[in-house]
Amino acid sequence: MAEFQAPKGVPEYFPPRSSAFLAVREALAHPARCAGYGYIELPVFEDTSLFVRGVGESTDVVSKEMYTFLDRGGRSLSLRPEGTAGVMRSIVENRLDKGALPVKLWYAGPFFRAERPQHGRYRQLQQVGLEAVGSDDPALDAEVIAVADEAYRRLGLSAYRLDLTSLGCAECRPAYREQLMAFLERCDLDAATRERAASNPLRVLDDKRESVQAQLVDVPVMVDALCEACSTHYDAVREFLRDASVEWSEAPRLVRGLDYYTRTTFEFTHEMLGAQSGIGGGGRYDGLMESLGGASLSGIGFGLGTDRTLLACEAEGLDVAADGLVDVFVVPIGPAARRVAVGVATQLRGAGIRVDMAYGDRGLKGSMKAADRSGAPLVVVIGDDEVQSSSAQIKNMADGAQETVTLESLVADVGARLSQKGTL
RNA sequence: GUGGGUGUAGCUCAGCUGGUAGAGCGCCGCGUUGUGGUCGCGGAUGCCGCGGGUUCAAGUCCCGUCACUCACCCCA
Repeated sequence: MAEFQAPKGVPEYFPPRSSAFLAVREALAHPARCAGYGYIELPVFEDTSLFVRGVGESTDVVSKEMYTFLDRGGRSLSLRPEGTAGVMRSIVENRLDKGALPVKLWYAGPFFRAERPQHGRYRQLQQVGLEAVGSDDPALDAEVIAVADEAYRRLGLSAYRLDLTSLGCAECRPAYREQLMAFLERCDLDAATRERAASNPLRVLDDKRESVQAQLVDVPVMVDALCEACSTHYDAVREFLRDASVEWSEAPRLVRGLDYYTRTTFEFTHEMLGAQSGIGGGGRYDGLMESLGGASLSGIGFGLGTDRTLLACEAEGLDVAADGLVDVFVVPIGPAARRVAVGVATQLRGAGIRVDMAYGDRGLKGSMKAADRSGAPLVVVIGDDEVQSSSAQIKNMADGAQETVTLESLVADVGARLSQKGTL
């Protein structure tokens, strides 16, 4: 065992898998940029109270999964467990809400939850997310969902599903909540579940245990208790989703772990990931900004799990990072050639071509082996003969064909061959 | 936080009822003079997770510990 180990539950990505990680993150962010979302870079820690107020004191995320510490001034800070609260804070603090609405922002980076690690559940997790604040147009709900769906589709994923429901609003949810609590009162539940039913009854709905689900067959659901406004809103969202050709399943018992959600709520799950199947989710949060001291603006957003999406791609056998690391591999034979090779590699790199070369004195055979492993489609070979004649050999690794070109035209010749292959 | 499983070469793993370690892949080299991928030959690499105990003897049994892993809980 190595003397030092990464903290428990923290995934690390290094070659070759890190290429796939980057590709996934890029694929998740791309649709957001295509839809007019601007990038926001946020602190990874905030005042603890921001999360307590924003995410909700009764949530597991805040009550037992935060990394909280005191700074030297005695302030309580926490590593961010999710992204929305921080985005809201920044919008209010920087007066973004005074500008054009809706404010549309995307972000990416690490989040932290002190949970027991599991396949796809990490203490440092990567997410790509977005928020759209300042409009309750149901078309915006549909846009956010369609953007997430496009992100997964773009990667080639197919074994996933979208669950959708509406959680109502401050008008209709309290009454439903009463109704639900009354129903749960009559159920036979263990102490822990009973406690949850009292503090956050909705969360009992997605309890996985058979013993609990069996009692919930006739449980009242929120979608049947929506007020006029919420019902109209939800109908419109679904219509727009049809217009956007997004497929979903009605999930009246869908519950999310964060308290701020209202109205439209959704979750993407992948069927090949085991217990940690959620690959992304989000929803509307109409009262959040106001509760954080901002204007009374509604908002909607999502968070997509980068780690889990990568796992999903791997489970489906998708080759996300089809591209190799380099385009050209330079092989010098002998010390004189090495000096030429260093210059050649630098020139090629200056032209934007990705180049690696053979280091150490491993001989031509070994160098060619290294060239092969690098995955470069082209190899530039330089020996004493080439040094004498100021030339180089360009070898095409796919068919073994080799041609002599002058050093002056090398960069252009390599460029031409690469663009012919479509690698540039 | 609760329960189950596993920890042996870089990787995947084999080591039966205790006798001081193996395979495949990978890696390095060779198969003559300047060319990779196939094939053949050769080679290097292990505090058998860590600590303790039983024993003449422990990778193999017992206890502890750490790590990883699966599930619950929760969520991305």
